[in-house]
Amino acid sequence: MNLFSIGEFSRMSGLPVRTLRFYHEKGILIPHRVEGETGYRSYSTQNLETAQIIRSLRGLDFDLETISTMLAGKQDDADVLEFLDEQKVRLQAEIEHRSDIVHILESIITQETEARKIMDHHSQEIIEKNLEPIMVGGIRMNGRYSDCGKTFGQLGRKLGRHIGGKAMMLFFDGEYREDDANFEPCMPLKRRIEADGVDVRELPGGRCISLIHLGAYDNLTGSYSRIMEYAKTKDLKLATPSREVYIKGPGMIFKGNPKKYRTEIQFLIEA
Amino acid sequence: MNLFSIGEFSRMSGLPVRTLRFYHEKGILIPHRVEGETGYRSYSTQNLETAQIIRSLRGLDFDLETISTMLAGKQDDADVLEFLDEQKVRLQAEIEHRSDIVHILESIITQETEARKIMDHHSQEIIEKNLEPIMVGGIRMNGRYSDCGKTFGQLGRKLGRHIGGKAMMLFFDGEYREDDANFEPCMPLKRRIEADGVDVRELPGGRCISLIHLGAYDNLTGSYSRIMEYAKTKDLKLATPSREVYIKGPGMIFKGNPKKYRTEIQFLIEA
DNA sequence: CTTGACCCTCCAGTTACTGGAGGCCGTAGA
DNA sequence: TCTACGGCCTCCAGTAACTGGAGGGTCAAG
Repeated sequence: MNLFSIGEFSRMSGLPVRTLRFYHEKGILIPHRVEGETGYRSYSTQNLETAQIIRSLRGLDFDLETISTMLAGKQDDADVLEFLDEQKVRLQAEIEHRSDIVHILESIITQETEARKIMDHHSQEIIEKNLEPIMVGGIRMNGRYSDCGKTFGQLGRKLGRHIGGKAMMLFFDGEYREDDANFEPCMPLKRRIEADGVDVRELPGGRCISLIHLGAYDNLTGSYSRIMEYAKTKDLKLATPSREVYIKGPGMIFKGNPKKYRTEIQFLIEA
Repeated sequence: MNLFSIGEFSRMSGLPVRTLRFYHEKGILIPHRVEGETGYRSYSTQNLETAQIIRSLRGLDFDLETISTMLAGKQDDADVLEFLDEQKVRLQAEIEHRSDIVHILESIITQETEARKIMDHHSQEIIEKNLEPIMVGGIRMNGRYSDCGKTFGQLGRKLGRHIGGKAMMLFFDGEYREDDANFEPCMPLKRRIEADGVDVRELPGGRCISLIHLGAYDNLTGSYSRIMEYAKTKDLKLATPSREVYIKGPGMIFKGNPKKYRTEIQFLIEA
């Protein structure tokens, strides 16, 4: 039987010398012989086989402890099927976790890049335009507007990757209410889906008047009165619910600067 | 301005006290004030905002160093788009790495579970049966049979997830050759694909004689002569190439026990 | 005898925490 | 007044799988 120095064995096995010493210390790959005097390690071809097994298993992302138990008394792939299966499940869970994050990242990225396009919009002109019908999922609620945050959070979690546009809010009150307003946070959807607790439906399209409000939400009322006035002079009848589209608002991570917020107010015109 | 003790702040922010102290030490979340005398930390609502940002970013799997730089001078999601994109790319790479491993694990698992079905097969009877045509990818080579290992490795890497069955070998020599045999390691494919350096084609089906050889490859010759003899007595003409199907051989991880190997030898019968 | 390659052990650092020991501070109850 | 208790503090150690360096011994060739 021929033996190899740690350097030779490193070249044969493809494992760094450091790692071989570490594996020795961990008891996972014990050299055939250790010189009592000098402490020099000698490796056998038997060791080489084990080293290759360890390498394959590390390549499959097994941790050393699991590899230890797999090496103990197992000599056939069929003997370790449960380990392989467990590992597969673990990796699949990790994949899912990561792809959830990737979805969130993608939605933030598209949200912000789209918002960026409109950021140089500085006019606060009222315009008339056509709205397309749009599929949304929403949760109707009563109370204070400021409570909408959690509801948007819920929507985000329940609708996840199906979300296909910017957050919106529907206002069912004809007038401004502070404490017991009736409104519905909602998110546009790519297509009709089922989600419990969420009302999924298509909002009608049609002729509407729209105004992009610049800045914080505190002074939205000013923009509303401008719309009302406009409607009055033009003798237009405004439909309920009205809509706010949050083109650029507090981000998913940072709150951002309220002066940079952009909110589109939309009122459908009754025929 | 009201300040909070570390315990209160922990409850508000959802971060463990331990972690808050750690973030302080790392300089990533510095308490509003630290009592010089007692060392007690006091947190502000400003701190709470930062804590929530850190939590979101940790939830997106950013490391603390990156979070530090993101916190420094950035106040809007739009300011960190490059970071988000980088993170997305990183996660997608990790996902790909893991799904590659999952594919390998799946192939080992199906390979071994299928082999297990045939493991109780102990007869070495010659049978006649029909073979279906089968799509394979192979790399033809000359030399020693023992060199096939690397070639199978290549096939595994190039065909990857398209592999749809057990490894096979085709033998183009009418007779046994030691040193300059002409043979082709190949893998069944789920469907026709392109892969450079690999010859992808359909092997013909038809009537064949088959024998499952038990044990190590050294004594395959015995099984071959039995087939030859059988063909002679039945007056059958055997076609080239002949095939070996490695039902159970050395595993992807462990070499396994050669006594348990199962190899099917197939000869198509010429019409 | 020196040079240089190769080998050894021991210690430290990586990430983002978690856990424990040992001790200070302030208050409430016996 | 003593003690128990909760909350806070610092310092040290451990996690996984290595990687890197310091400081020093071994071996063969020139």
